[in-house]
Amino acid sequence: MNKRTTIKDIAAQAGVSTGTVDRVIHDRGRVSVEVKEKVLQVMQDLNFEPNLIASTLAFNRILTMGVLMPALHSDPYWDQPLLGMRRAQRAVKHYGVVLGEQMFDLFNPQDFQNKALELIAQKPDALVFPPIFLKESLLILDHCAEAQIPTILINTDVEHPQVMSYIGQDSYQSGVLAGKLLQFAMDGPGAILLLNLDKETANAKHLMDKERGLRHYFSQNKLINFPIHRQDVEEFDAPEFLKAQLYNLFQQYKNIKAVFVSNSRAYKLVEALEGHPFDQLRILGFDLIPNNLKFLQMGKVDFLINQNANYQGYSAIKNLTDYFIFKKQLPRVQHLPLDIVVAENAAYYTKRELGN
Amino acid sequence: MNKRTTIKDIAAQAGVSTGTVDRVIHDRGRVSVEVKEKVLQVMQDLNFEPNLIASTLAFNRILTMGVLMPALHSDPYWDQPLLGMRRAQRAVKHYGVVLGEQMFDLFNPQDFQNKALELIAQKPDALVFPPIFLKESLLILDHCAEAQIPTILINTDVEHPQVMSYIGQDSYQSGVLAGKLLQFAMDGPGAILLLNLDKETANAKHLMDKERGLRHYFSQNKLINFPIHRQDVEEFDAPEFLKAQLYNLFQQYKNIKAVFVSNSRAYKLVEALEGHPFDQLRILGFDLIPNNLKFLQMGKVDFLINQNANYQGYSAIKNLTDYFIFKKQLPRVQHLPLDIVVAENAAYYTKRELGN
DNA sequence: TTTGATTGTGTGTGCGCACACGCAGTGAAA
DNA sequence: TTTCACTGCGTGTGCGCACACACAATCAAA
Repeated sequence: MNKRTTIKDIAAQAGVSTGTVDRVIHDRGRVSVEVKEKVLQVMQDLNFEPNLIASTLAFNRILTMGVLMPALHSDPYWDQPLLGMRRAQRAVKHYGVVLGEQMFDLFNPQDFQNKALELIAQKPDALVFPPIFLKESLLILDHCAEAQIPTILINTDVEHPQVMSYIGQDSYQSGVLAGKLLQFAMDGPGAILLLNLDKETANAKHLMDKERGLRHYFSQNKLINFPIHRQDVEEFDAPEFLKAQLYNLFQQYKNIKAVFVSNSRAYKLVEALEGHPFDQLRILGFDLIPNNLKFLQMGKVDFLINQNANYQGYSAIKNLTDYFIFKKQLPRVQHLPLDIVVAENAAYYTKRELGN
Repeated sequence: MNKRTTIKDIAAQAGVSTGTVDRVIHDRGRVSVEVKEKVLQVMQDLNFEPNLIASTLAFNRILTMGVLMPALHSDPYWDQPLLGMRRAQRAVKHYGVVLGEQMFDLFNPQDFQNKALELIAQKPDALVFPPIFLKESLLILDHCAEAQIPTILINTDVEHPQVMSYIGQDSYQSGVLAGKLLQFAMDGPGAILLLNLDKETANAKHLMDKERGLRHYFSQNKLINFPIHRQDVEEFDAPEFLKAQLYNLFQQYKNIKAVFVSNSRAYKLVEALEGHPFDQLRILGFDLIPNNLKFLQMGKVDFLINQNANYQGYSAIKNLTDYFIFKKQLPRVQHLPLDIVVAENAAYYTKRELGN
């Protein structure tokens, strides 16, 4: 095997020293124009690719990636991206990548902001977070811009010049996909209940996008006998209350044949319906969290759309490593696959998604 | 940040030289028992993890991974694993990984064997291939055992002591999954046509596994009004012949409502039915090859099950790198996800699967 | 003209590890 | 006793690159 060309080869061929080649490569200046041209030419000719192994070894620097996430174990969904990030860190620790983690209270915008500023004060080389609270997130991004910290968003996208890359689902398209699946599952026309089990639903852009997608599917395909009734429930943690709400709805709209739960809380719906005769109800939810999977296997939930929460986190750290170590440019938007999960193919995704 | 412990630290702490530490780490002998114990103890205490970057740099060796695949462009399915391997090679080339490719004629067992032996004669550090021809594959594996070449199989598994790892689909389960999806799509009972568009179907274990899985789904769930009629067609490349066969079948079994095409050739079925009134026919096939995707978008194919052909190849090379560079143990069997692909979520998989 | 700052280039060291080599000590065979 | 193989250990070099430093040349300001 013909060994790879090194900066030494370049130097010899160009009639200069390796120091000069180094200066050209890193554009450190202090090189005459003619020599620079010459060196670049030789690099082209010899098809030079720097040895990244040697490079990182010599660089000998620790890359701290700031990570701002909801506190572990406060919500089954939000554990996954963080675990994914830690998994990625283990995979790339040889490059000197470490995580600087800050946890915040999932329901406290002020805490979110405070922890973010603490994190930025530590001057990490990059920052990753889900912009759960829009207003505060924009402020944080301003701070990042000032401190020159490249930032990756996960789960929800936000328009801001400082955002280097967004990694997450395409909410709108996941709604469209849900429409298709529900139609398949429903055996003919009927009403669909769109259930938002979340707080401040009105401010949650991704939930609205999903709704638009769902409605689009049926209108686009001229499926007129599939009315969609939307209901927001903020007290989703109160089973009795939720149950009462649901019974009202089923009274009001007699022909509801399916429920679309717009986030990872489909299991709350199933729990609220426990022991009652809604066997004919088709249920579609999101995300492979343990309770959802349980009901999927029991046949109480028909479909789960996997938003790859774990992989979102994994991907964020991997991408930053590529950016810093391998000098790769990152795409502004990286939509992850919307995996359709049924009982028969759940095992594979579970293994991947819950992969410690 | 407290820097990582190095062999120098170990040496100092144990009161020996780095050379001795090195000998202990690599078990090269020439170390007294007491010193060895001492060094191991210190390594434990200081929680030593070798710097793999420095290690690979100093190791300075080229790892050649022998790759035996069907000739490029002889079949759209078989291009994908090879492209995946090349993609992986690009990702890990910094570790000195190169591919030694050998192509064989997809329909010629003798050529398969010859090319394999050529490849082995070049003494690669590892070998990857799909055991398309069983008898010849066993022979090749014997040769690998003799030459001490660790081997990874993709696409189809074979029992042989020399097989280090199998990466591919779970054929049986993909049949089960297909049953579920067809039932969803069918709007009530009806017959299913199981179509094997392949040569030597009887020897293809994975096709038989799929059939077993499909039948299992319906019997398991006590769905008795879903008879399954199987038909093998070897001359799948002759559209007129295929069409005639199909018309016969539809005559014979009036109530066929869905077709299960057991491999990547669903598009051949659609082409044969072109322009004829089978709009009500539900079709499920495998793999994201361009023609299948085209018909999926047109609504002529309802489901594709993605067997992640590209990722199979990618994964094989990545795994071998992990094995050689990072000293990871590989699991004997790695089943990849069975992605359910419909028109509404195809884009993401296409991007990933056809990823050059 | 002298001084100082700036530019252009080469040399040297170190990143952490792998591996070759050297050298003293030991014990057995000649 | 000499020879020699072998054991147990230390030293030195190189992998390819990043970066600090040295030093001569140049040019402008005093």
